[in-house]
Amino acid sequence: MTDRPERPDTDPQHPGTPAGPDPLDTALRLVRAQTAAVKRFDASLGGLHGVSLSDFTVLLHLSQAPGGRMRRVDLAEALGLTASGVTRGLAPLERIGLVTREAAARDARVAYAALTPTGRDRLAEMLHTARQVAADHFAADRWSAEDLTLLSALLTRLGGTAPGQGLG
Amino acid sequence: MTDRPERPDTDPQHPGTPAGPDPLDTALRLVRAQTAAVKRFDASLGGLHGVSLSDFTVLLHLSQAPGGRMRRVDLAEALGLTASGVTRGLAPLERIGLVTREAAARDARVAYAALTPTGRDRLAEMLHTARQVAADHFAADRWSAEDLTLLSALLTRLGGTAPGQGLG
DNA sequence: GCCACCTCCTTGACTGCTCAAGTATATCCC
DNA sequence: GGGATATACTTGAGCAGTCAAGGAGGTGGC
Repeated sequence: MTDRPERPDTDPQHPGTPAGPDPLDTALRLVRAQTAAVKRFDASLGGLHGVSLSDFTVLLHLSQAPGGRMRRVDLAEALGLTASGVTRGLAPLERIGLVTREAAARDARVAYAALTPTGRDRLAEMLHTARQVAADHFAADRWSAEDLTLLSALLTRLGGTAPGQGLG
Repeated sequence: MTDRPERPDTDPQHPGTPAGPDPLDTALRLVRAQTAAVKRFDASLGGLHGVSLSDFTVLLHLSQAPGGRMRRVDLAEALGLTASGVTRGLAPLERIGLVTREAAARDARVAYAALTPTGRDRLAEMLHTARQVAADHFAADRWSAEDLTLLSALLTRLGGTAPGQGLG
């Protein structure tokens, strides 16, 4: 970034004429867009199933892992959280019986987080809701399949790792 | 979402073959991408200037408003926060002298949040840092101007309102 | 076998937001 | 002018995450 080509129309010292694509502006829009999206998911998932979007994301990741379980440290990595964030986030899900704690046979340090049968059932219902919210958010009359594919690709490039693949 | 055209390859009831663009997957990528971006901004802005990205965004919005000041309720609207979020977020900025509270002449209920001269100076420095972070995040070797314009447009369509225009 | 070091996980203290409730002021209608 | 209602803002309680510190268990060198 030290010697990137200076385009005259995005000169920081020259307010009022943002003719080119401004990376900072784009980043701020990203923040805004996510906030709005999260609110919608939280509202629907919370209202219908009593969970937040991040609860849902936890369950989704577990469901995609082999055996429906993951080491907590790997879950943290997958979710983009810290280990302590996972500990705190998992606690209520364990309390309501969607997830259990399982010890590892070969290493007493690790505790798996495992989806319970109830958890799997509830997740299926949540997934239905979440798909509807997402479909609604990217309403077909405003978003073509091409737009969506494009956005997804751009976000993937931006975001580092994927939210899990397959999603089925 | 009730009668959108059903594309067979994204049928929610048909797991395992996500051949089309999946809105839910895209939404989750959005969340991931934002989290990563926010962390980067927070790290740089915090390290160099002692403020968070949301502090910076507050200052930026104020600087773009006529007279460098806004009613707190309008600031909340612009930031996508609640009124109480603004109250809490502004408090530390007032403490360190970047923002002051100003009473409104015609309506004793409203309190403006106004950028101080110091605030404006410090913001200019932060803006420099923020632009670098953004430019770095959208590194030129991976992001063409077209990609950036496209992403910005897609996010704008998604996010409802803009983060402020002009950005200078 | 033991000591140093590393990994996995939890906990306490904090931040930054939320909602619900409360206060103060303005406005409308009679 | 005076009550009902609406608006602007603050405050208390709570939730979701962070970091820093610490406990418990595994691993490698000698």
